[in-house]
Order: sequence, then structure tokens, then C-alpha cells
Amino acid sequence: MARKPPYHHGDLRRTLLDASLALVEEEGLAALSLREVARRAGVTHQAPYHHFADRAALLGALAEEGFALLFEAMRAEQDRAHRAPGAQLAAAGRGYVQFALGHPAHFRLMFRPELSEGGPAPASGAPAYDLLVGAVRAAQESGAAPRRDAETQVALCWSAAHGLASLLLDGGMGFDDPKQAAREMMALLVRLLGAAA
Amino acid sequence: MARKPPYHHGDLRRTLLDASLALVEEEGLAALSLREVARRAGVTHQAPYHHFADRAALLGALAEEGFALLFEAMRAEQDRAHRAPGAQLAAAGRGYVQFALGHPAHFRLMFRPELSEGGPAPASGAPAYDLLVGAVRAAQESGAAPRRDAETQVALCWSAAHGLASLLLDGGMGFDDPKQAAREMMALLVRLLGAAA
DNA sequence: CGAGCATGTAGACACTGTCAAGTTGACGGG
DNA sequence: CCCGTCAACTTGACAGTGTCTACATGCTCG
Repeated sequence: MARKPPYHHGDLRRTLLDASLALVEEEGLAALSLREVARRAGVTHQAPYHHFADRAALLGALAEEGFALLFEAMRAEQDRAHRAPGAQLAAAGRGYVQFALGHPAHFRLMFRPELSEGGPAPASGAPAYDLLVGAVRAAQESGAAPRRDAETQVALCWSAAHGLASLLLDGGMGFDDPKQAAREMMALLVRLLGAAA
Repeated sequence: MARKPPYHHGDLRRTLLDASLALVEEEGLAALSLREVARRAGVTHQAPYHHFADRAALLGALAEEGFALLFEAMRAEQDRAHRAPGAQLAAAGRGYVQFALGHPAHFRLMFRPELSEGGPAPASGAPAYDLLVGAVRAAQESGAAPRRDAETQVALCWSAAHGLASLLLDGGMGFDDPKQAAREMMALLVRLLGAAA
């Protein structure tokens, strides 16, 4: 957090990460090359190696950042929603999808184990996952979801959110209004859980 | 379908596709290069270009093949299941996940628009998608699912299957027995739909 | 049997990630 | 104050990649 006066460039590390994101968003994941990133940051093709061991490490750093942003997005959406457990669960799902739509470059990077090697585990252990588990548990305890199959319910909610986000980003599912689609799907899921409670 | 006697090599096109799949399964998607594929097929680095316009076209062909296999897997699982509409819907979902687990290389290729440029649309229009839509509709008409929100229900089922498959392949969700997890999740989903009908 | 064309070869180019060695410039101790 | 030290950055090189162009080979059919 402390703004240490950087030596030469002025926080090149951050600049490289931002350039990578911009590149992925503009030209797609396939166009991301360390050399192009360095070019955009105005440094030589070797400068990035003083901040990231190799290509995978840069991608890994972006992925890690993405998981933090994902957690934030889910929390923010929950803060904006009603306090009822069902609403909180739906909000977590909406936050997930909205993060993907709002940070497509991050999202694409996050679930590519072959690229971001060494990144954090996608699900278990990550704060975003724990947040979802908590939301499901709260719904169960308040009678907004069946008490049985806790683990399977978590898997279903996570899969639904992740699947929808992936499909929306990859152009599948021709929805006019992706955000609205996410809202409806999460609402339906919560309604189904409530009806079976 | 007719086994035309090939000119020089003996159906190089098929050999290249198989070599690509083997390569992706062995070394991961990042290791896939046309030159390595050609090497494995025992031809020069340029031979593939007589069968595929460029790298993206090869990946696209694999993706197309994948969608056909996906459809087959879903149908096969449905044939094996009870005829009840709910069971058929669950079977479609199981088939989806089992395809992903059984053909990881294909699956990874299929939802990478930046790679397989020109491949078929992921969802809408593909026979696998139509099969799912049909299963949902049948469930609705037989009272195994609510009559409202048909489209959202389809989206939910597709997202859940796709999300679970993706997460399982990418190492997320530390499930001991992925196949069992898919079975339970699809069963839960169908149960929820039934309870809300 | 000979032309045409699908099939495969050979070489080149610009680009990539990464290794090795040099250069710059801020810093802290004598 | 000045100089060594060390991180940040540059320069140059190498193997590997996708793709372009030109060339060789040998089935197939008129």
C-alpha cells in the first residue's frame, strides 16, 4: 500500500498488469504476448522478467487479482441486496456473473490452469467460495433451502453461476440482456430452493 | 464416410486431428503447436496446411467434432436412463459432464472462441442444445417442472452442466468422484424442479 | 499415356518466450 | 563527497512457432 518511490519507471509491475488486461480485452487472449505488453508499457521486451519469473507468473498474478475482485463484486452485490438469506444467495450469484461481464479479461485468465500455473485453487479455499458456502448455509438454516445435500447445493449454485458467466462471455446463449438473464436465473434458482425446503 | 483410398499418407487429416487430441491430453492446451502435431504425424511442418487453412481452422474442426460427440454422449446417457421426463433431463446433464470428463481435449477446445474461430455457435442451434430444450419442455408438460420460465430453466440446466464440467476439468471443486458429483447434482436439480412444479 | 491437381516438401520471414551479459541510476557507509 | 552495490532496465542472441512462397511427387481421369 505504501507508495515507495519506484526506481526507474514508476511502478512498472502495475503498468504491465494493466497493459495485459487492456490487450486481452481489445485483441483477445490469443494476442497476449509478453513482448507486446512490454511494448505498450514502453519498455524493452526483457523488462517484465524483473517483475515476473515468466509468462505463467504474470498470468498467475492477474488471476490472483481476479479472485480478489470476484470476491469484492459478490460482496458488493450482497450489500446492495435485501438481507433475507435467499436474496443474499441470489446476490452472490449475480455478483459472480457481473464480475465476469465487467472484467472479462480477468475472468478468462482465472480458469486456465495451463496458463496461470501456480495461481490459487479456483474454488475451495478461496474467499469467494467461502462466501457462497456461507450464503447457502444461511439459506438452509432460515428455511429458504432444503437442509439436506448442503454440498451438492453449493456445487449447483457455483456451477450455475460459473457456467452462465462462461457461456455469456464465450458468446453462447444469445441473450439480449446478459445482466437481466443473470438476475432471472439466480432468482429462479433461489425460488426452486425455497419451494423444495 | 466412404473409405476413399488416400493419396500419399493414408488419411492425414484424421491423423492430424488425433495427434492434436493426444497432444492436448498429454501436455495440455498450451503445448499444442502445428509443428509438433505434424512431427507426431510424421510429416513436414507444412503438410497440415493442405488440410486446414490455419491453426484456428484445425482447432475449429476439432471443436465441431466435439459438438457432435457431445450430442452423442447426451443421447447415449438418455437411452440408458428411465423414460420419465425428469430422468431424461437429468440424463442429458449427466451426459454433458461425462462427455467433458471423457473427452477433455475436445471439451477444452470447444469453448474457446478466440482459438477455434469459425466453429459452430456454442449453444443455440446446436443439436445438443436442442436436445436439452426438448428435455426441459417434456418435463414441463408432464408436470415434472414448473410451466413458467421455460427459457430460464433451460439456461439454468445448461449453465449448471457446463459450469460443473468446466470446474471439474480445471481442477476446481475438490470432488473425490466427479462422476458421482454430476449424478447427484443433476438429481438435485431435477428434484428442485419437480418440487416447484 | 500424359495433363492436372491434390498431396507433401523445402526454405524463408517475422514473431514469440527465455537465457546471458551489459548499462543505468538511486542508496548508504567510509 | 564519492564510490560500491544492487535493483531496474537494456541489448543481443537462440530455439521454437505460425504462415507465406515456391517446388517436387504421384494418383486419377480423360
